[in-house]
Amino acid sequence: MVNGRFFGFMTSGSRTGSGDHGVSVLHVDMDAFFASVEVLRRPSLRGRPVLVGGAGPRGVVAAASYPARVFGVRSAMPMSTALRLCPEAVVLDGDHASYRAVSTRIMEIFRDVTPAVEPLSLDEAFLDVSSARSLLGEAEELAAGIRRRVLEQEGLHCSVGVARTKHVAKLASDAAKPRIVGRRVKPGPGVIVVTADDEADFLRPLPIRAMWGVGPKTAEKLSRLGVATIGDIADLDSDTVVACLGEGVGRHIHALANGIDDRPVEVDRPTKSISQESTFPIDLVGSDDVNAQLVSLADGVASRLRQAGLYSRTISIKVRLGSFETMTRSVTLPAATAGSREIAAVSKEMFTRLHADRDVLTAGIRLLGVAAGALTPSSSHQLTLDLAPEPPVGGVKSGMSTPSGSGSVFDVVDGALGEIDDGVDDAVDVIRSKFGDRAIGRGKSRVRPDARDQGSIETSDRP
DNA sequence: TCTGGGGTCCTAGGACCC
DNA sequence: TCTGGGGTCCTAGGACCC
Ligand SMILES: [Mg+2]
Repeated sequence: MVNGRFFGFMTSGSRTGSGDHGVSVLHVDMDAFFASVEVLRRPSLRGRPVLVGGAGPRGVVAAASYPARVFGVRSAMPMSTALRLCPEAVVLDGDHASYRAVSTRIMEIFRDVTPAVEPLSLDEAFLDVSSARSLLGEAEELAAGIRRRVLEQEGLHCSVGVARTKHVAKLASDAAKPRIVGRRVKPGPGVIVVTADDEADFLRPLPIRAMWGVGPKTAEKLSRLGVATIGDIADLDSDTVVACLGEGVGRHIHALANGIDDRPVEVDRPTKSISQESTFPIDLVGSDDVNAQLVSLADGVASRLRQAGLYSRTISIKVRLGSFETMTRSVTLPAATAGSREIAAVSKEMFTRLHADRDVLTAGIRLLGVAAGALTPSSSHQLTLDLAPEPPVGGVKSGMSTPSGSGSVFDVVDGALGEIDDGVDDAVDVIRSKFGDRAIGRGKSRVRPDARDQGSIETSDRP
């Protein structure tokens, strides 16, 4: 796989500057991650077709074990289709919390190799090993060592691509994976190293659809140009590709096809948005149902914002009709928020306006979503709380003890917790995100007399 | 076949400012 | 006075990824 001759290929230069072969990017990708975790938890499932995903009428496959893939099942496939292909499959709802726990431990294994780890999802990461010494033998050994440790410690298989750039490393890890050949699973090599000299030979024969960033739409447009392989794209001039795909995508795809990819491995990518959405078993037709769902989605988003210590200034809703037509509406607020009541209120307003415009309830609503964008750390915000328009639900009061029992809920003015729906835990959450840890049990706050009428309070305890 | 949920990035037009 | 242009913010939609 890694033999072959380099032929006059443009490269992105010496970003890595390390190792004779310049391979310093690893892409690690767990094999059938969710399904494999489930097999670990229930060993009787080993060797059997396992599908993780929505078991409801509108579910899709999130992950399929290799024995299931033999039947032609793939992820993102509707569960109903998957079960038609493979009726004996075991279908599991999935347990995100446990996948996250496994993921955290796996990422720690990667960080033992290098601190330069960029997680892409729960089961994938890029590693920059240029400072961990990445001579060819060493990079290959690092990759093999990672696979061994992940298997020994977690009992899970992964595939690793090693290359000079993210894009090639990503495609190499794909190529390292087990494959379905006829009716059988053929184990993959597990690690594939593509040296700088071998990049062209590796990339050129691959179908355009294999590229990271080329989906069905882009592939269709390119095939109208008579393009089938990555090599075909590389041979076009960049302007031709741009004319076909637009400036952004066109330049990018043309560069990738020529092995040019300057994107660095980024360790701390800030969160850009937090969202929650839900597809209903039966389309919603009543505005009471819609409002109740929006409140619950807003609540979930708000609580995750607080947990992450973030505020949002732009709230969006997403509405998918029975016809699958999908619309979004968004508002940018005068001030950022993490309050569930405020997010719910603006979400409901946006829906009401949308319904007035488009009569969406008549079509039936298949999905609703609420998203928070334009995020900023809560520490960067003025510490104010909206006063409640009504008494707090759940009876949260100042002086009440915290869930840990270590102290009392801080000295808050009655009514200031009006945005809290869930009782003490949520209250402490809100308080912590707005006032910091010290506010719990020890902090003091007071109502600024001049702010009382504007409905805000301020702590005396600001950092 | 009948299409999840959680994300990222890009485009394009209009408003507004310089 | 007219015209052009660029930058930024906001909104809606779209493509893609796992
Ligand atoms: Mg995977």
